[in-house]
Amino acid sequence: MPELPEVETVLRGLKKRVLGRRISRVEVSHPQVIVGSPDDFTESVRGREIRRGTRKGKAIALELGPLPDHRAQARRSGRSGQSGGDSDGRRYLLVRLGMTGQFTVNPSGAPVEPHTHVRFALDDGREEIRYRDPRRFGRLRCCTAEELDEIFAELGPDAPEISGQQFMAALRGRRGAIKSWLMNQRVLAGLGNIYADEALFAARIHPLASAGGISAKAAGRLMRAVKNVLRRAVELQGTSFSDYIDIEGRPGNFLPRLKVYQRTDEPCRRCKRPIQRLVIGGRSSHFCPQCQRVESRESKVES
DNA sequence: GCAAGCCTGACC
DNA sequence: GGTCAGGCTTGC
Repeated sequence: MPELPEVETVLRGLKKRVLGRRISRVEVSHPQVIVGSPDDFTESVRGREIRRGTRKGKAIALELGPLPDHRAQARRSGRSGQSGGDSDGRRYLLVRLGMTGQFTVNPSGAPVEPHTHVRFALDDGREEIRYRDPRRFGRLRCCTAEELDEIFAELGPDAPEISGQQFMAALRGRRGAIKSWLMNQRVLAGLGNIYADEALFAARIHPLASAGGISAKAAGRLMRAVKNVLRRAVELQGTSFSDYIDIEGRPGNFLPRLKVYQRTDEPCRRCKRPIQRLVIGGRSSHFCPQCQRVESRESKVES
């Protein structure tokens, strides 16, 4: 399941392999994974050079340079206006991997795996980027700088970057479960089910604890736990639970480090009591009932 | 039947 | 506006 560490790993791989290369051909074999018209998508992306790669939360944006002169004359009046947004002809290839989305770079002749929905030929066409997604929850779209800004503005701060103040302010007044809060991308971008469960275990907070009700102390622990678990998972190139692989087709190495996720009935690594499973906000949550308690007497974030 | 991210819509 | 349920999707 691609969450921030997996997405970061894919992005790093893409930066290594495709920056500076031109997308010479686009083939969409399953239009459902494209936001908007697949023909528009193909036309907008084809012929552009991949210039930069960025990320916010679980969303990847590849910056595409302007179309070559023969396809569209981008306005060139020197470099006066610096970031003219749309006017300089830049576009962004925005990617959300959803649940089972995979990006790989392959020789064009390599056998095409089932559920490969989009192929981007690079340069002379000897290699291509493939987007594969058995469950088709992922989405690709081509957008302008302005559209990308709007989409990124909907997301909360990228989890590794959030400040203590932002974290506290975002918790204030929230009545729902802390587990759901951690997974709310508008509040904090990057966590999914795996790392939300792991961070709560590390911070010793019960997943059902009310977000706005946790103490300042617990909130501090939680923020540190979130950043820690993400940093370690990035170092190990993510977690491969079912489908996740990186750009070279390699799985992540964080799986053996999981403390609670999908370990229902297995002994807690801290106290040996069995890990429990609970459905919160329609998602399964794994926690240790001994190590993770709803707080009793620490002071609240705000009252 | 369960897993999941993300979007939509219902409800307060 | 927050909060939650439902739907999408397919392999195990």
